[in-house]
Amino acid sequence: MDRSEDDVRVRLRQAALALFGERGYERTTAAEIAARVGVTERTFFRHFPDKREVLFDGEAVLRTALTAAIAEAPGALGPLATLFWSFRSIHPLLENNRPYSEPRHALIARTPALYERELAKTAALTDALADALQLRGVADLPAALAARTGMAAFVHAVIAWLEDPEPSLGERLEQTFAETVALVAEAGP
Amino acid sequence: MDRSEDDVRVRLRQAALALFGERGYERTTAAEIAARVGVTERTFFRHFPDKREVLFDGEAVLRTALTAAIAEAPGALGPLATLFWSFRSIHPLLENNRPYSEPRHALIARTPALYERELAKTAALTDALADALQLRGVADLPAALAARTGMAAFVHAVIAWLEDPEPSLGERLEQTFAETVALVAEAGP
DNA sequence: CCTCCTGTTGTCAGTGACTGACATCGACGC
DNA sequence: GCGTCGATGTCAGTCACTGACAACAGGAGG
Repeated sequence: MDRSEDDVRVRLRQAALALFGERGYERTTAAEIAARVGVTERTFFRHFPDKREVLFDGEAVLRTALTAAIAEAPGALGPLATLFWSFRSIHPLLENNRPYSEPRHALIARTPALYERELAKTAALTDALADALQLRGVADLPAALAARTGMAAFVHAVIAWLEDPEPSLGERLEQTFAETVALVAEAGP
Repeated sequence: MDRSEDDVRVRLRQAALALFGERGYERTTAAEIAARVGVTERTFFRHFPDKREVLFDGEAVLRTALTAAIAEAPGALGPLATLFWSFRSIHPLLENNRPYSEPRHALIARTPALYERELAKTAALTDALADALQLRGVADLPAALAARTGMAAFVHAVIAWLEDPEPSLGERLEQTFAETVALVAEAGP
């Protein structure tokens, strides 16, 4: 209906983020988001399977970047070292994205329904990491365990960085990796 | 309406589990669950804030057991060792619960909406573990990281055991802890 | 230029998860 | 017997989603 049909999807995403920021997620309806873009509620749900998903469109980017990094990691590295290497290699991507991801994180953190969805995306990403490790020859269960352990560290670092940019993400990652190693070493014997 | 008002809540939970098992989660309505127990849909939603929650009533038990165990763990243990000790100490509780938790897990695993809620519960549990560690004097961020890392191992072991009882949960836990230590040691230097 | 095809959108009706407001009813203390 | 309180029923309403069908645009082929 409006000019520039270029990408209704993109405009829906922007409108949703704006409205969620203004009134909060719960108090904005899908119809309102659609109206701001000049389309129908029905059209909204043709572009996104549900109202939450409008905020999680970029997830695929991170997944492909990470699985690609895992595939390209030096062959000598073990499973967890591979993951650490991959997290390091994509951190510029996240740093550049901060202007978008930081307010988004604040919104998600204060909205239970969105937080649940975020956890689901993280779980899916964890599975993707495990699959990527298997492609490198790591066995089934060890790959899953390594993926879980690696993601624990990665998420810890990213969240700490989103809530306080003080140490850069790169530093946060290094420190978290080191801390993980120390933590587990002390629990070993 | 029916005899034995003893605990509508318990009967709702049982009816829900039965119906979900028969028809699947998506194709059973809250009204049907309520009807089977002889109450109104409205009553269902007075006992459970939403339809998913009916399956996650026992979560508090696990949380209290684990936080109590953390408080009682030997003082000399470091953060992660404390968690491992606590997981070990409650594994009989889970073993006894298997007849209930195994079909429940199967249902959750094949129902995205329920899987999301399970992840949220696990995240809440992780936070509780972090808090319990802080009560032992562990600092803020290290406690959070240890909780995430420990939960990664714990969840890995429990899920593997739920999907195949072959090695007992106790054995799964020991093996997972050892595997985690090995995994991280190799990624350290 | 007409036509057919395909992809995107609008329209409409319907289901089901929840919520607030208010009435009811039985147990219980007094 | 009476007032109170907690659990429940009733009813109306909102909102997330879905299926079915019509409308309409632009592009391909004649």
